Amino acid sequence: MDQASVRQETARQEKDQSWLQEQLRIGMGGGRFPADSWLRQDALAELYGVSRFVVRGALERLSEAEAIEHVPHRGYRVRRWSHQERLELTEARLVVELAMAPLMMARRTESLMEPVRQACAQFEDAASEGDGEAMFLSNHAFHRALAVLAGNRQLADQVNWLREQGMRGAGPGWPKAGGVERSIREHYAMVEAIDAGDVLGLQGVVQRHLTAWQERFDR
Amino acid sequence: MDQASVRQETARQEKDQSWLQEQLRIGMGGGRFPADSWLRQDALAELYGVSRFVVRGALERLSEAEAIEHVPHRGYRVRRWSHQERLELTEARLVVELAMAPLMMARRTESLMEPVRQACAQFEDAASEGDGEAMFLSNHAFHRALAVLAGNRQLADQVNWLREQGMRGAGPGWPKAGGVERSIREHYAMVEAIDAGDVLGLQGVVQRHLTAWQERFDR
DNA sequence: TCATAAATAATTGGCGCCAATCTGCAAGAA
DNA sequence: TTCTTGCAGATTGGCGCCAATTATTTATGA
Repeated sequence: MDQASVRQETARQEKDQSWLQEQLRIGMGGGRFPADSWLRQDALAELYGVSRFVVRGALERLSEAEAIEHVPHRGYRVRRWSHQERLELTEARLVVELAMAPLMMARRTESLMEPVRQACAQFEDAASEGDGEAMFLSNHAFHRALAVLAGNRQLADQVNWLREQGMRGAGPGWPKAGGVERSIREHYAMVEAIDAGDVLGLQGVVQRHLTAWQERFDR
Repeated sequence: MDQASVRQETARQEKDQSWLQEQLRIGMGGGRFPADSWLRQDALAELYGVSRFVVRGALERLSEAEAIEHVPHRGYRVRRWSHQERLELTEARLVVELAMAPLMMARRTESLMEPVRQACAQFEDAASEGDGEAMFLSNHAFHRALAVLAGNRQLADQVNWLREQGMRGAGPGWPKAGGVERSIREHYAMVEAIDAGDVLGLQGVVQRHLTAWQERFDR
């Protein structure tokens, strides 16, 4: 049984609304639901084996989180970000993440660094196997664990939200242009900077990481 | 016909879900629904003259936005923030708003300043009349208009969300201790700093504004 | 052939119903 | 008296149904 099946089996233990919400987020991040595609309620209900009522609730919540948009009497569709909006997302991430760097350095503990190192290695493994969905998950796990270091749940939530928004629809385009190797190297560079207590170094890596990401969309 | 009735009449034109959501937000901010109070579906449906279905949708979305919390088979209740969480909210606002100051200064235009000045005066009027709900609305309008100056919708949304969270349950406690006069003065000080192009001055006022607010909860 | 209009199919929106669950109260035993 | 247990009332959770709206296809006329 491969990783994907295990994940699915574990998750199937409770097929409630929040579970479906997470599945839809993964599906959007992994490329199963591309930007501008319509999310039909019946189709999702059948695909995930839940009732349409549950689907409606999940879609409603996702639209509140601005992950998808709602058009009355038309349905819900995956949101497409304009170039301007992507620039704003990147700028916002830059603002928040650079400000978090000194907090992370001041409040980090070894027990908090554990999941960071783990997710860092998992991302590398997923990349070597070319599993897009696993890359999506482990990449988020890495950045999420990193955000925890700052010891401020509000800031962590903000930056997590910004990242999820900005990475939408990046699934199919990620593996190309050798961007993955660069991401892996930069992840390790972040860990090293934190271990060394180098605030400026961490900020530099973060800035390059985000800038490189943004430039993917300029081409 | 007073202001409140006018607002109500205008809003009643369409009693849909998003309308109810806004009413509930206002109700929570203005003190109608205090922290820890349960929001019963039937009661809200009757109070606002909508069906329970609409109420459910609005509650679901509000809980996604973390304005309220959902306890299965118990219901939805207004979220109470712990002291630690308030500190984190203030710290997060400080981080984002201080970083936005130079952006606001660089991108401000006179047409964008118009609503800022207007809301600033409206807040003063509402305070002089002691109308808590109007103060809540105009204060938010002021800060919202201010956030628009930075020319980044993502950052504006983030800081608006943080402010709304942090000000929950502040309605009844606001008018006391002369905090209102201080808020009015600081609002005008922000406008003046922006007009003068004084970034450091703006950041200073913002910092004092937030610190004073946080200290209200320490006593 | 093309444009327009009517009819049909597909999808979403809203509501009422009933089961599942929790709270509060009352009755009984130690 | 005090704790436990069972019962009644109230509230929420989930689902099926049908109306409202939109998209698609078909029919009609110039």
